[in-house]
Amino acid sequence: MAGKTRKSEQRDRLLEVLRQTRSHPTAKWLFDRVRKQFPKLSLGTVYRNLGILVKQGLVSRLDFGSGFDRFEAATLPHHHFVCESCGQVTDLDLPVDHSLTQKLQKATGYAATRHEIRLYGLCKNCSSKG
Amino acid sequence: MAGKTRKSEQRDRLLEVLRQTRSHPTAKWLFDRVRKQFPKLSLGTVYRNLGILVKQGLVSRLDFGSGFDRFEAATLPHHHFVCESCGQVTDLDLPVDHSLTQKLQKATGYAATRHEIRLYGLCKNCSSKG
DNA sequence: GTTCATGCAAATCGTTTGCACAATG
DNA sequence: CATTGTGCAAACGATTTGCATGAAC
Repeated sequence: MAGKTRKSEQRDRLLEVLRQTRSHPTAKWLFDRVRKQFPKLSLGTVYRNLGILVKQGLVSRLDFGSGFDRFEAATLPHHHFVCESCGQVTDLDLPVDHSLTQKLQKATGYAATRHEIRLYGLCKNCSSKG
Repeated sequence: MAGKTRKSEQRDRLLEVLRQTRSHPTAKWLFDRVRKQFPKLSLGTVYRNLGILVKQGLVSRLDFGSGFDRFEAATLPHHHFVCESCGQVTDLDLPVDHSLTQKLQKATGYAATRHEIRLYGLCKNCSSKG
């Protein structure tokens, strides 16, 4: 039942690609990217491996409602900027104030373990297009 | 092309129900609820009307990745607590510091118009279940 | 050899859309 | 009457899953 996890070239490559990008890619983007090395790769395999990596804590599944999941290699906690026009997500180069979680916890009464700040607006590309 | 919006009993009722609940319901939940008054109501109508209400600014579409959209009647900006076990979303009774948007904007260089803080943890119900 | 991972295709599920008819203005 | 809204069912798209085969251990 426990299910041991075995080595997989595809999963290794998936994690590697995810660690090399900062664009919070979708499963489809990763599929197209990794497929270059594994021409027979299937989307099912990508999803299955992403699930495993998430369960292992090596990858985070992000949800910014554009209809599909986004993924990022687990790193230090950080905040995000979300473009309301194109949906692009960017990491904010902004320190995370961990004590804020405690403060919010006390102020609200909820047993929180972490918090995330999301900034919404238009990215440079979209705002230049009017 | 512009398309005028006409009166619709279904849409009125949808908004009314949405204004009476604080649970950030899904389209299906609203469908089941409103269906009691309109037995022939269809999910398509619910989605279409939710889209109209969102476009009118009367309703917000929320995205907390549990696979489906959630909706809430537009109110003053506020923050959310998200249970990482059951996915329940609760409004935080916490003032929104609007100047923080400006500060974040300056600190990050992004043209932000608003921000949202999300607290993550376990709700009382889930934490009591271990 | 036993069990997990893969590729493929079919299935699932939330959401969207085409169409004929009813309701609005 | 001109156009929008509705119900119904089919279509859609992201994700999941069943199955036979291949890889890991």
